[in-house]
Amino acid sequence: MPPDSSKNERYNPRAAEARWQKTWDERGIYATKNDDPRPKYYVLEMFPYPSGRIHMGHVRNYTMGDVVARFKRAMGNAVLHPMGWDAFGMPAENAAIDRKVHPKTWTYANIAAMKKQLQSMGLSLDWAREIATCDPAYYKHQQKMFLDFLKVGLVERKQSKVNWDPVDHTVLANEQVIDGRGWRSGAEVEQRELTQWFFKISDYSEDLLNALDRLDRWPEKVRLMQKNWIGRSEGLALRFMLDPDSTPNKESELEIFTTRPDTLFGAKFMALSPDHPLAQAAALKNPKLAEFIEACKKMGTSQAEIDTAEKMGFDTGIKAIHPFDPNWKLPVYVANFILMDYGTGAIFGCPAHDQRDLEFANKYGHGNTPVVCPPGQDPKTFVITTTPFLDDGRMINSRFLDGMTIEDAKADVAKRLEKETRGNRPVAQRQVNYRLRDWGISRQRYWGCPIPVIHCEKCGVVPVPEKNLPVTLPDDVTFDKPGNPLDRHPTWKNVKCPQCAGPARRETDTMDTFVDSSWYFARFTDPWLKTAPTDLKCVNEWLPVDQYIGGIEHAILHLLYSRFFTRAMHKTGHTGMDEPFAGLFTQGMVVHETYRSKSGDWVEPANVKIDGLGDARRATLAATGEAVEIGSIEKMSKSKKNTVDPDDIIAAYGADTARWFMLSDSPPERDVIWTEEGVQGAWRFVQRLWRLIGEIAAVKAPATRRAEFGPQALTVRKAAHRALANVSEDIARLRFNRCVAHIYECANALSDAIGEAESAPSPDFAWALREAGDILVRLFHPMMPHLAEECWAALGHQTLVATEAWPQIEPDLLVENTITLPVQVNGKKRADVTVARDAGKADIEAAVLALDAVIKALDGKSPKKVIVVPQRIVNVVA
RNA sequence: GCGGACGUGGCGGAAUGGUAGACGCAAGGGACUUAAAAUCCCUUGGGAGUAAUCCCGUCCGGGUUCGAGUCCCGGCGUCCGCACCA
Repeated sequence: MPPDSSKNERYNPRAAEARWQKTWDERGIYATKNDDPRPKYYVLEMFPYPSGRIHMGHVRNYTMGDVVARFKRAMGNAVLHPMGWDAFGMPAENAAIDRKVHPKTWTYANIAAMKKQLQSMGLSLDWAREIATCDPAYYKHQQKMFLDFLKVGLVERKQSKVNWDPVDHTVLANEQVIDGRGWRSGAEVEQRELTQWFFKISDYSEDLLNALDRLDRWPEKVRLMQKNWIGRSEGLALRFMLDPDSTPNKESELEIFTTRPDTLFGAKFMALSPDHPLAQAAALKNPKLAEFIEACKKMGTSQAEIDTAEKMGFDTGIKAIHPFDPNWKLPVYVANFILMDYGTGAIFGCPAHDQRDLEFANKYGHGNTPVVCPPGQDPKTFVITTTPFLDDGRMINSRFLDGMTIEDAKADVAKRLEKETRGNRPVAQRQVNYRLRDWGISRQRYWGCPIPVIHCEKCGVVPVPEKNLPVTLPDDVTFDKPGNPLDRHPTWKNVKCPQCAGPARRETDTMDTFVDSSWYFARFTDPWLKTAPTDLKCVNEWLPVDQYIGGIEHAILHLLYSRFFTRAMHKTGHTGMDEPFAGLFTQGMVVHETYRSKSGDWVEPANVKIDGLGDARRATLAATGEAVEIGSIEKMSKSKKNTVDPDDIIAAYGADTARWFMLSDSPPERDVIWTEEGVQGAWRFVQRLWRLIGEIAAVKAPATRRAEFGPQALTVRKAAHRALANVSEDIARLRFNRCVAHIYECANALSDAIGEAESAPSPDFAWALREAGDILVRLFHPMMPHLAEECWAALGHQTLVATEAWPQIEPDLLVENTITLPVQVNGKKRADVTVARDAGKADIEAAVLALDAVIKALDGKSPKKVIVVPQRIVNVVA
């Protein structure tokens, strides 16, 4: 039912919200000064991509951040709560292609529209610090930092394999390759080697991993995901001798990496990556091998293909010699499952103790020899067929290792081979490897930050001189042809070499947009500074972000890149710390039921009418009555049309109702199901609070605090202060659903108290009611700021509640003189006992044993012992 | 396959090892009203009983404990993340 705000007695959010937003804005109360002496608090929500409209996920995210910001402000902090735009990216270019609108025009129009929407939410943001990453005033500094990183060796240029779309002339991310074809063009994707720019994030693998332990205000889940992503493994780099007569160019050795040197005596074969130099060399002399390698390259990198791909190998004829036995020769294969960019791109295979090696050996008839025996198993009868043994045990079939534990065997092998040298180098070295790969930032696209380098035929790669920054994007570009518009621009890339003044070419690749979002939090601390990315004093005062809030989908890339970037900024003097985010909170998604018509089309919730309950729930098209199938509950998405537009909700119910509902019920880290009933409930509560405060405001209360309070007054005061204590704790711990429950409880208690009051309440009771009203309004202000201002004014205050301090708790009110404890007999609750708060155990025990219910439950038995847990419970054991 | 999280009424969910189901939603009954909306009051885990009260109950099976939704062991189920990483 659409709310009707026309009646006078009802709260009218449409009028009130606009009015208060204007007042806040005029008084500039959310602007943050960098010289504010109060303790700092930096709360930040992940900034949005300007897609054109905000969605409910934004509403949830920004509401949570706003609650924290308003609470911390009331607690006396200088709060930094800024907003900006992650404004570069592909959708703008797609819009340019599809709708013939310039990416810049499209992006800035979207920013304007979304800013208006965000402002209608009543967020306490410092808009003076607004930044957009597509603004040259922003990306100029990013280019400067790129050059600084280049200087200190954190940037490099190297070849890397990419998915190349031959029709669109672009590089595709793995998720843009669908069944081996480009997602837009449908053309078969090729693997290509391109020279690309990389940030050397792998320089920090160890540090990024170790520092995770200190991020104690991050979700365990995210830390674990990053840990796995970095993927540290300890092992041995080991050089196998090759039989030179079997190798294409008389190569004498092959280096492999293994985490299981203990299983060396179970080795059955060696395997190379198809990209391994030795494999490439062998292929030149063996057309069949070349064919096999070609086939491996066609294999996609997409998940589905990797999952279904069969392990395949090709015997090169090369023989490797076992490091502990010159007479033991192992066949060397090229295998499709060996990655060139991990370890050395070569392994030895021990089928008995590795799933993959076992499959491979079984397929190519190499059998297996178990070398680790499970505890309690007779080595003579221990056989492996299709399941490798991966757990701990004792070494067998391994000559001098027999009887050792895995750990000891690993150490022993390492020790022996480290001592042995060949060509002045040890045969083996202990080594740590990481899964984490360097961050490729080159993108062959227009709408991104230009990489500030120039390619000169004579001088090679030349950085753009700092005085020439920013390298700005040209506006006159076309999108009528595939490929990078910068590359085919008639003049932009033609420049003189800054070193030799000879003809040179500008780099036409732009940066990955993850670069833009890897330092925006630092820029917010002084977005006005023209001469440098950051003011060191400023950035060190504000960072790290005390509370960062955003979606779990950024658990790895964005958060890891930002951690790297902050370190790189530290190294180049742009920050004084390594970790950007001290506290992280990952919120759940906003989900909604899906609906499908008979013809299979998705139907928007706004067009669906629901009748019945439970299993009898039926949905029909509101317009025609046609039956609609109710589908699963899923993340709101345009493709499934199960979205609810925040604009519509705010227009109908106001921002406070939307904010309140987003915080109710579901714990913030879990998904929240958007329901019409839930919004209705929030709306009713907004109106109820307004009536309640109206009733309190109508009470004639004395201006000064009473010396004594009667029972009615005490009840009200206790309810208010208990709510205050609870809400304070739960906001600080981001348990917003519990805050909501406590505010309901407080409102219920005040309603009851007023209901019981006589027509003219006593002065002490009246004073207590006004006090409770003042507290209640300040408690719900972080969640519903507009309603809170309206109520605050109704209670006769001249100030803004948004600038009021958080109420003071009177701890005495939280302590009762008598206390009621549950009484159990043999663990079952049988009675309650009311005793003085400070009653001793003996007194409580005596009181309990005298209770009729206890005597009855004991049924003549004498109690063996009585457990008294102070302030908690009594248990009589018979 | 590996790693993680979770499993509580009709629903979303509360519950430092200490009264299971706070708070909200939905539902049923009632009041007000010519009527509706709005609002207010009552009931609402299951079972027995007129009632006081009692019994059962947090996915299943064990265990630890005076006491277990919570801790431990073994299952089942759901969700999420990662994955030819040597």
